[in-house]
Amino acid sequence: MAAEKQFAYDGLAMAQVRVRFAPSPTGYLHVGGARTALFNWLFARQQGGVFLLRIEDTDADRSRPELTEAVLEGLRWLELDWDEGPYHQSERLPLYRAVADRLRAGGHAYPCFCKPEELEQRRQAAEKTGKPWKYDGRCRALTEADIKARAGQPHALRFRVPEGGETSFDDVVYGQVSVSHDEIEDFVLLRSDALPTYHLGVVADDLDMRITHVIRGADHLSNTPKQILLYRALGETPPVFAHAPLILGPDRTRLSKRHGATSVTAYGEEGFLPEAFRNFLALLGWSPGEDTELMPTEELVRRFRLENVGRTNAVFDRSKLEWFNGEYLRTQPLARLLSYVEAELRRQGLWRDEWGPEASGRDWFLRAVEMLRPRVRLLADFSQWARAFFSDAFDYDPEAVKKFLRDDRLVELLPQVQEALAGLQEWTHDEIERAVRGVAERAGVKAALVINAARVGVTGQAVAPPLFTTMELLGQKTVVSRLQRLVNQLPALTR
RNA sequence: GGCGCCAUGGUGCAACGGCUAGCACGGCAGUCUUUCAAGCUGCAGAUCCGGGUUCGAUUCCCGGUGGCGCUACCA
Repeated sequence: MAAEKQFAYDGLAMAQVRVRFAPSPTGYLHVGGARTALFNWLFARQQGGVFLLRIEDTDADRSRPELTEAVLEGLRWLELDWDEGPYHQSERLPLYRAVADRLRAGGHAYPCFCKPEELEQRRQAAEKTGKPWKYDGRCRALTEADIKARAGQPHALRFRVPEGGETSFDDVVYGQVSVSHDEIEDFVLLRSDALPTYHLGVVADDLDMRITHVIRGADHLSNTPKQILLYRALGETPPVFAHAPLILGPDRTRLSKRHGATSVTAYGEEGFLPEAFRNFLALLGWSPGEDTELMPTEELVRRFRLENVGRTNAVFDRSKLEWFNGEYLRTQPLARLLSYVEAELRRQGLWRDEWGPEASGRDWFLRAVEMLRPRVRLLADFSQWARAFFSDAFDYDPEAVKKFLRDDRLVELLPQVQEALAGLQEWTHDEIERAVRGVAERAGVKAALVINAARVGVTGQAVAPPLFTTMELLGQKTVVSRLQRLVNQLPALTR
């Protein structure tokens, strides 16, 4: 917090916090980006600050609008709303050129006429001799006359890194980080097509947008000194930096397609709740400092501290994410959960209007969801595992068949169960139980035998909510006809 | 290769230099039950290695090892 106070902007005693999420449009919002966005968002919301979005699309082939749209979609799914933007760097080119001019005027930048191919050659030559390559500064010493003479020739603009010494900064997460100037080459600011490179773009924009805190992935840690150098050369005060550790796949390498779902939107499609996802993501690299883990978003906002962000890379553990999701599925206010379930059923074409808010079957729908939710981990479970609750068109799970339908006695027993249930005058839990258990008793078999078999017949699954409650909910007609169906198919199923 | 950063059970996180290193996920076992992926109970499992500093290091320092990142006219 001390660090937060020492930077005042535009003469304000206490500047308003302004943070940004600045993805390059890759066509999707991946988990790492999502976590960065979340940290920025949490911090902004907590500080009453501004969270803005900036698209870093100075690279020509990244400026296709649909690539950006996919990133925005990910943010929307995560429900991370932004206050400004999205700004597009591709639309702010004059700013970068102006900043480049300032640098050039101050003697901090110089034109470089080396051709990329030549550089590549010199680099390879150097590497062959085992020497670490760094731009050799060939154009550094060009005089104004040299430059004038070559005017019109294609050239890049390079930053003049001070000779000797080092640059260090105080990262909120990583502490003091220093890099010797010997390690930093005269990097390119403007490419020969006059488009800015990343370093010039971020610094110019963060300055122009009055960003107070740069919260981003640790992959930018090593590059930060270059940016500090730029701030200094411009005579500007750098923002506060806070780098968050990287998120890795289960094999401890960078998260990629290999590791399954790479876009957060894909997690949405799989049936994860945004709030559960946020909770899980927040705990990847951050901890409230004690053992609490389940925290609704408001609490995350309240407790988030940049100084409690850790420094070690974290592995994305899907099974824990699933646990979080199950936890939220179970504890979510029912009304809210219903709309998620409705969306899921609609996606799968299982939705019926009679279950709608004011409709006649609403109460039934509510009971079904309430009954199902203790054993669900993904929204998709409602349409897959629990499909039989919402549709007559379901298959018998082969495992369930193997486990509960093998017994020969069922050929005799199931028709009896069906008959007993068909004859019931009152369709209540207790009456159903009496009827089913009665069949087992008269046959001298354990009740579990018929119960388990009937469960498969009625739900298609080995696992489902308690059978008699399930039957009561589904209704006599449905249950009886499903048992009839099972009786018919039994020989074929168990053959 | 050079530079930077990091290092607590399989995974995510805790532990003013001081109890038998805590919690959660996962695993295993038991229990409840009509099924369990729900509940409850229990068990196994970690301070990377080596030196220092200290009465005492998970914690501080140095070295090693390992991992990750950066090293582009990508971002």
